[in-house]
Amino acid sequence: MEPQSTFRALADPTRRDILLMLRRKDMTIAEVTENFDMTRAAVKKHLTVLSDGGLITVRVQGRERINTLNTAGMAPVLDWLTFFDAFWDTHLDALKSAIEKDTK
Amino acid sequence: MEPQSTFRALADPTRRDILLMLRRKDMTIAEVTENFDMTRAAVKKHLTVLSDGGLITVRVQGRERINTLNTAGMAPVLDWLTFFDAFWDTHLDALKSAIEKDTK
DNA sequence: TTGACATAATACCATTTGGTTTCATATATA
DNA sequence: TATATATGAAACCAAATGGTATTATGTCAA
Repeated sequence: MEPQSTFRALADPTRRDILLMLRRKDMTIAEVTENFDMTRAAVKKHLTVLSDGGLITVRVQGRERINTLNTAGMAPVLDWLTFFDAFWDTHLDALKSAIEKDTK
Repeated sequence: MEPQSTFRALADPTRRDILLMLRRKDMTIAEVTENFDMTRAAVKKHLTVLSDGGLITVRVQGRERINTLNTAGMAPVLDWLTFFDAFWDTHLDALKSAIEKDTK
């Protein structure tokens, strides 16, 4: 996963809100849409960008698409921060380990 | 500083490259421009976005504008990550302390 | 003072982005 | 089977974005 798609996915406030919602539970497109004042089509586009950025995964269940948060998708951003300043290395390494453990 | 301007500033690859360059030394607009295949005006726009995002500061020195990396500008992003998953709290708190210490 | 230099400011342009509407398709369910 | 539900897909639109070129302004230096 190249970092650009992840940075881009995080740059929109609606998409960050979606990620926060998905922390609590997996949601269909319709469920996510209930929380916003926009059409299902618009929400679907945001979910596609989040998926491209590796921040969510989608599984098909009958006629529904269930969107799940992918915590590990944050890794590219953290990798960049690590490269950005070597001083943070030890701290960020600990953080990345925590994420990996969390998603197992 | 609201997080949106910082997330937005980080979303462009050219701007992230500029931040990496500024790690090594402060630079004028002309100096930054030397490293890219685009006009000074375009680079200036990127620097404005970075400044709006709190990621750089600019000081005037004669006819030059010297751009300096502001490490502490990453804080809003880290704050959001903290809020995103409470599980990371201890790790992120350590990281944020490190940044604050680094910028004193 | 007169250029040369570093930047500011503005107008302009093509592409991307975030949104809509409309129509098609697949799956539950009465 | 017939109908309602959940989503996919495509065309379209206005605004934002990343870039250019041009012109103006302030500062250094011969």
